[in-house]
Amino acid sequence: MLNELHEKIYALVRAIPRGNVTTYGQLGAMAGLSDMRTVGDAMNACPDDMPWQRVINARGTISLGGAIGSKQRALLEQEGVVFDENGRVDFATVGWKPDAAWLTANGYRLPPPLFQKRASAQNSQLNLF
DNA sequence: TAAATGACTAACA
DNA sequence: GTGTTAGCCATTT
Repeated sequence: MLNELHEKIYALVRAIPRGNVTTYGQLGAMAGLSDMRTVGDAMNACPDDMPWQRVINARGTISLGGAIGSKQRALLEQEGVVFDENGRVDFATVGWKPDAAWLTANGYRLPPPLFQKRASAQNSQLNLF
């Protein structure tokens, strides 16, 4: 069922440029959610007229297995997204870097310290900013 | 109304 | 690097 949260998430997903990816956590944060699982729920029920394939998990991998997972990967590769041998993408290269002005102008929140913190962490697999 | 479920994440062992 | 735990919240039974 569609509600405002889903609408916000969908709008964000549609704003992701071709060849870029983002994470459930980042989307949720920008939409004002505290729970990333809700983003997954929204994706689960999302219409096919949106680039849902550009949303992956924080590890840089595709969360789904089976046919849907391979389809997602195929779609991304079709856009130029490169997967390493471990099936992960490089956020520094294909990670979506949303424009702060655009976000605020559309009523979204800026990416929280969550990601800045991660970028400076030793495990810096999420070097988004 | 209560319990279970899920395309998640962070923290810790 | 992997495996487990807890938290969180919308949706579905």
